[in-house]
Amino acid sequence: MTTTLDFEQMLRGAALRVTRPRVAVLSAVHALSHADTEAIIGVARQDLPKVSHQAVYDSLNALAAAGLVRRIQPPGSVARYEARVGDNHHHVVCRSCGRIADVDCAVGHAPCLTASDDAGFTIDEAEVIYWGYCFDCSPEGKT
Amino acid sequence: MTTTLDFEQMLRGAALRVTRPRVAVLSAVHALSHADTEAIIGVARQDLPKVSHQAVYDSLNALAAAGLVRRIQPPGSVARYEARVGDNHHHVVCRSCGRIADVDCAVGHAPCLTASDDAGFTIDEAEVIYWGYCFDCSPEGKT
DNA sequence: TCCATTTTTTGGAATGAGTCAAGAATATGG
DNA sequence: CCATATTCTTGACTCATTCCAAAAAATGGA
Ligand SMILES: [Mn+2]
Ligand SMILES: [Mn+2]
Ligand SMILES: [Zn+2]
Ligand SMILES: [Zn+2]
Repeated sequence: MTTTLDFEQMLRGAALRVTRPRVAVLSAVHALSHADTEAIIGVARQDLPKVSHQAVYDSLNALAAAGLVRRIQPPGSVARYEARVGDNHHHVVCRSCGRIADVDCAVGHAPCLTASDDAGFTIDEAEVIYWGYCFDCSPEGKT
Repeated sequence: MTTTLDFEQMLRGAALRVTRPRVAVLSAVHALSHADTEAIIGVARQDLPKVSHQAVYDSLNALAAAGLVRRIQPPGSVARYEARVGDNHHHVVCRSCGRIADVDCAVGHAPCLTASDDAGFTIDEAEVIYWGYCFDCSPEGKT
């Protein structure tokens, strides 16, 4: 398990000031999986009851910009954050309940796909979202 | 070019009632490319000056649900709509100016990618968004 | 063509994720 | 411990989108 000291070191390693909101937010993102801001606020407030929602938004932006957390924004969902960074993995989203699961990337680094015609763009990332139904929501799962 | 009658037939073919807002919105989506709702309202009001924004939202939802238009929601952008449907094509988005261009799908039908591990989901679509910089925003383009 | 029924549109209010801004608090390096 | 820059708090605010109830329009049949 990761300790407060580890999170402080991660922040210093990213040249970010170590503040209690940032430690609490980074810890919350590590404790959760693909959580939205509201859930992160809730968990962060277990450690730091009075932290403002604005401080959480600011922290998440700083952490995401520094690459300590990853922000994903599946269409139709609010922003979500995860601690698994740097492996260019993808996601599968349930059309019914919104559940999100990780899908490993066969390549492991970006961009993992090449566009047939790049329309003059310089492409540095290929983001893949798989859509479907989770086990509970699929016809078979719904016994 | 596509005429009003064609749009009416498209609506009937999709079992949708033919209303002036829907015809105007469908026509506007055909006239534009990856347009957001505001732009569509503007063009629809050239034909139908008093159409409410709510009618446009409702029409877009009905058209998208019927498969007559496609809704794309790149992270960080409002919803956008296009008339090119059914070919499972993808998009490249400029990180700097938000410009969107089409990228043909080599497969042409969904799902065009297979997940290494589907986490128990029944996957029916793989949505790909290529991220990068358009010619104007790329270092080379910015002479 | 007129009616009855159902669906859609209107006009306005509400929602909610996220941002802005000014002053108070805090982290950091010396 | 101080000076300074950064961050946090508080509260207002934005803006895309949705909700709602009453009015209007589309449709299929008489
Ligand atoms: Mn993930
Ligand atoms: Mn397109
Ligand atoms: Zn599900
Ligand atoms: Zn650009």
